[in-house]
Order: sequence, then structure tokens, then C-alpha cells
Amino acid sequence: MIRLVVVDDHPIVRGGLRDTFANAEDIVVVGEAGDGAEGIERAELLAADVVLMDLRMPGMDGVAATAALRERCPSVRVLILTTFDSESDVLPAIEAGAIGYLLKDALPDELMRAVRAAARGESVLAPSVTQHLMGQVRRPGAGTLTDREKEVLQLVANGSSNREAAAALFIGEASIKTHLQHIYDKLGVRDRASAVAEGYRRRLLT
Amino acid sequence: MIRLVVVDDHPIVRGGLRDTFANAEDIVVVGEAGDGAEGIERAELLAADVVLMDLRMPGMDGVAATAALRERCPSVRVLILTTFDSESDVLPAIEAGAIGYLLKDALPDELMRAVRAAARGESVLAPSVTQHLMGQVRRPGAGTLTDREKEVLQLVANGSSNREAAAALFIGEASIKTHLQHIYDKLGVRDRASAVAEGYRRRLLT
DNA sequence: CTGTCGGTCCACCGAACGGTGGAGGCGTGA
DNA sequence: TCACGCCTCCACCGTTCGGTGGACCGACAG
Repeated sequence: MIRLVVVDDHPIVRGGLRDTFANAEDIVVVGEAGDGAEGIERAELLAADVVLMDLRMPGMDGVAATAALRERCPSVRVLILTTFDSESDVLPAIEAGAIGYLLKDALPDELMRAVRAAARGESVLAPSVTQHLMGQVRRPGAGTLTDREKEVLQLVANGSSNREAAAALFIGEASIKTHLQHIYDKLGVRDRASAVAEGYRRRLLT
Repeated sequence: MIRLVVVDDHPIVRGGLRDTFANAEDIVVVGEAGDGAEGIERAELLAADVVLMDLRMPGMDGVAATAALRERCPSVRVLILTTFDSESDVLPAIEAGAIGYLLKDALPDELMRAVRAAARGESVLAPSVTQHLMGQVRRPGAGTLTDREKEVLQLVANGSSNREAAAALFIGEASIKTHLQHIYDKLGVRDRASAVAEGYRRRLLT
């Protein structure tokens, strides 16, 4: 029996999911929550196997909740169920440790199969989500800049030369160059201009 | 006699302004409004010469109202009177066609002189506002890249070197350099990386 | 305690870039 | 008709950048 916790800020959605899983004899909805913090609590308390998590919620959002839950209860599988499949939603969720990512237009049948797969530790992704992911994997080192690297990139975007960025961060020019090389590798580019462009596309820069 | 309409969402402010202008024998407050849409209506209906416009208001804000009013009644002078002088407030207001921009800490005397100036078609700006404006004017052509320049900037953002961009556009490398120089001038930057950053900030790039 | 990761730093080199000051052609609108 | 904006192109020069292949340190996890 798979113990499921549903986390979504809309009571309607929670009701719909409860109904859906009422038809499955191997899945039982043991708890519900209206925001991330509550979801973590319920999942831990009720010994959930799988958590169905919405992303956009008031208070603690789904990404933060997923990360926190993975930290505290690594055995719990988090399956994202949301309306949005933009890159800026998908990537942080996966990074945070979600095992799957479905869209709310999924059929009840798909949903149940996904929950069973998640319980077994397998990943299920909506097709459009797969695309985004492929795009990331193609770039080795996958898009996660360190804090320092983000600082450097921001300075470069603001017009700093390597020398100026070094002065701003109180480090040597050589370090700036090293950071930039790492940034180029991670973003899959070859110069500062396109690194800045990638930074904006991935919402790393403001 | 200068016919003035006051647009501000705070009744207190409107009252203060009415008092202020009661002492001027060449200015008469013919109407008031609490938001932009109402302000446009009043200004047109009452044949205003000058409109004193707040920027931050519920409903239609001052910038939108200024633009709409300039569109419908080009003879009406819009004088911004607000608390804020940040670049993000000032520039849109000026662009929208405001003839002057004062801050609410202006003295009554200054205010009246500004209204008279506006009625004559002259511009009066608060000192700090002038600074912002200079910063923009210093960049000639201000922010309007030509189609060709946008193409070049897009290519650079996508990682092209000057040589590659030249090949892509079937022109010489020298032309790319010239375009880039123009782009730097217009955007107020000194290198391709920050040009790309500005491009994203101004939504010229995708 | 031994990898691994993040951050710092070094040297060298060729290539690319940015700055400057031009110039000519072409179309549009005053 | 003439000025203006836009696009194209040229030469020269110093500076900066990007590429490579290292190196050391501290922190943290396995």
C-alpha cells in the first residue's frame, strides 16, 4: 500500500485528487496540506511514501518544500504536480530533488501510474518537461553556478572588466579569469557576452 | 488666467494644492480628480491649460494618464508632482510627454512659478530630476537601436565573434565593429557583455 | 583520512576587442 | 535640393580576453 500525501493550496484540487486515488486499491491518501511547511510536517508525521506537490503556493513554495523534505526524509519521493512547465519552474524543482514532474492536464490513469513509479523510485516526467531537461543535460556541468560565480557574472554584466571585477571582490584578476572559465564551461558558451545572455535566459541575472 | 486641474489620489494633497493656488490671481483650480482616468476626463471637459499629475495612483497611474492625455489633448501641459525621483519614475513620465517634473517637497512659490512656466510651454524640472535626464541625454539616440543594430546585438548575445557576426550578415567585420560602437553609445556601455545585459534589461533581446 | 568541491592564484600566448577618426553610398523627408 | 540617418567599409593601436595547464588551501562528506 502506497501512502500518499497531497500538497496543494487549492481545496478543489485536493478533493479531485482524493477522488482519483479512491479508485486505486494500492494507494491511500493519508494526508493533505495547503502549503509547503504543512506538507513537510504531514509527510514526516504520516510516514508518507510519496508526496504529490504543487509548485506555486503561498508561504513556503513547492521547491523549497521539496528541498527541505528531501533533507529530512530522504526516503520520501516527491512528485511535482503543477500547471506550469516553464524552464524556470522545472529545473529548480528537479534540482531540489523531485523524482517526477507532471502537469495538471495529466489523465487520472497516468497520474496513478506515476505515483506507483515514484514509489518504486522511478522517474516519470511529462513530455514537455523532458524537453527542458534534455536541453540542460546537453550542457555538461548543468547550469548551477556557485554564489561566487554568480557574483562575477553579475559584475561582468554590469560592465566590469576582469580587473574591475577583481577589485570589487577584493581578489586577484587571475581568480576572475578562473571563475569565468568555469562559468563558460557550465553555461556552454565561449565568451563573456553570451555568458551574460545565458545568465539572463536562465534568470541568474537581474 | 491659467486653468489648472489637480490629479492626486490623496484628498489632503488636493486640498493643500487648492489652498496654495487660491493665493494666485492668475491661476484657478477648475477641477480635481483622484485617479488618471478621471483626470483625463476632467482636463478635457474643463478645458484645462495645465494638469498637475501625481504618478503613483490606484487605477490608471500618472504615466498612462499623461500619455493618454497628450494623445487626446496635445495643448494640455502635464506637470508631474510626485514624491519620487527615481530613474524608473522620471524617464517614463518624460517619455509619456510630461512638460515638467516637480517633487512634493517643492515650495508653494516654486510650484506656482512652475505652473506658469508650464502654461507658457516651458519645462521646469526638480534638480535631482535633471540629473537623471542628463544621464539619458548623454546617450544620444537614447535606447532606440536600429534593426541592424538589434541583429548584431542578438548575434553577439548568441556567442558570435565579430568575424562570425559579419559572416552571418554578409557584411565586413569592420561594419560589425561600427555597429557595436553605435550600440555602446546608445546603451551607455563600454563592452559587448554589458551591451547584452542592457539589451535584456530593455527587452531588446530574447 | 582521503576524495571532492569551491575558491584563490600563477604564467604565457595568440586572438579578439575597443577607441579613434575617418569615408562613401543610399534613401527619406524637409 | 540638401541635410540627415543608416549602413557599409578602412587603418592603426593598445588593451583585454580566452585557452591551457597547472598549484594550494579549507571545508565537508564518505
